[in-house]
Amino acid sequence: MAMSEESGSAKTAIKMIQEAGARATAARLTVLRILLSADHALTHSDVEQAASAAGDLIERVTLYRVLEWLVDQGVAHKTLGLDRVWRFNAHHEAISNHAHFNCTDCGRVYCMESLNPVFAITLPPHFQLQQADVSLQGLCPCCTD
Amino acid sequence: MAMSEESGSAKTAIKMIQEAGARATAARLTVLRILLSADHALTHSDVEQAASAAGDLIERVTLYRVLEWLVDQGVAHKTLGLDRVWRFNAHHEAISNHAHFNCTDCGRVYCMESLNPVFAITLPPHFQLQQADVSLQGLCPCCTD
DNA sequence: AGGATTAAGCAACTCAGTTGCGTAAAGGTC
DNA sequence: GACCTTTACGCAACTGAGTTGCTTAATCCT
Ligand SMILES: [Mn+2]
Ligand SMILES: [Mn+2]
Ligand SMILES: [Zn+2]
Ligand SMILES: [Zn+2]
Repeated sequence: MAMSEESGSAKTAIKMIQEAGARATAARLTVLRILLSADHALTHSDVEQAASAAGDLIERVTLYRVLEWLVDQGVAHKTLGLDRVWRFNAHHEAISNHAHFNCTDCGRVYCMESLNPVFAITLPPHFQLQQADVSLQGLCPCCTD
Repeated sequence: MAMSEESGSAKTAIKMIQEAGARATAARLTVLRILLSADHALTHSDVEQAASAAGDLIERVTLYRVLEWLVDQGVAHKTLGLDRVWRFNAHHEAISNHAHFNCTDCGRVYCMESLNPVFAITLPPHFQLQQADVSLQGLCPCCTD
């Protein structure tokens, strides 16, 4: 049986969605594929542009809902950039705690998947810690001279 | 010479602004005093409410500009909450690197001044690190049962 | 006092993200 | 396959934080 023109990540995208026990709609597949093939976290409008560039235009609100849905399903996750814009990322592997790198020049956000800094913290009384995130700032490979 | 009805932080607020070599306007003093007397970081509207509660109402845009100005002067600093809203904080002491604690229940943000977690990070090639921030999530004293 | 500089006030705007609601597209049942 | 139920999409209108431009009012300086 011949493989369709969609190879690699395509199959994975469908699987990831079906494993969530939900409908693999065109919008969800398109968005997840875009996220999976990106090397950095994408904004709503990054995804919108990527989709329409590929001929799959997705309605604004649908896109917002799909992105949020992917996060709820645990298939993607989001981070807030310093420009107050959410950026989304999907991983082939299970998502573990990791740091995010914000480029101060181009604004791109990268997930540093293998980077899970550990540190000891002692909070003042009556604070209950649930989670700790590390956010890094600097220049990304695109913006290094 | 009798002390005016403004004690403690009032004097400090004036000093802090004058040391920046700028005009100590009513709006700046009011805002800085409010920030100095808060035990957590305040949003624009937190400050607006606090000011008008004290009878000093400040125009929306002026408030935005004053807050930004205080940050530029190094007198205050701001952090982005998970609700995409900036929160401002002023310190009597010089501002050093510190972690921020976000309450997942009430949304308040606290500066953990004495908490400066250190950790080792090795970035992928061509990433140039400039700064690292730690953001903590959990329940604050107000929200702990 | 008089002119230059800086801040405040106001209105209109931007932009990411939401909400409500009607319509279309699956899924499931017989 | 027709029929009904559930879920997703599409569109329009809305929200709310933060900005911009421009005019008026305070300060500062000589
Ligand atoms: Mn990530
Ligand atoms: Mn702080
Ligand atoms: Zn960059
Ligand atoms: Zn709280």
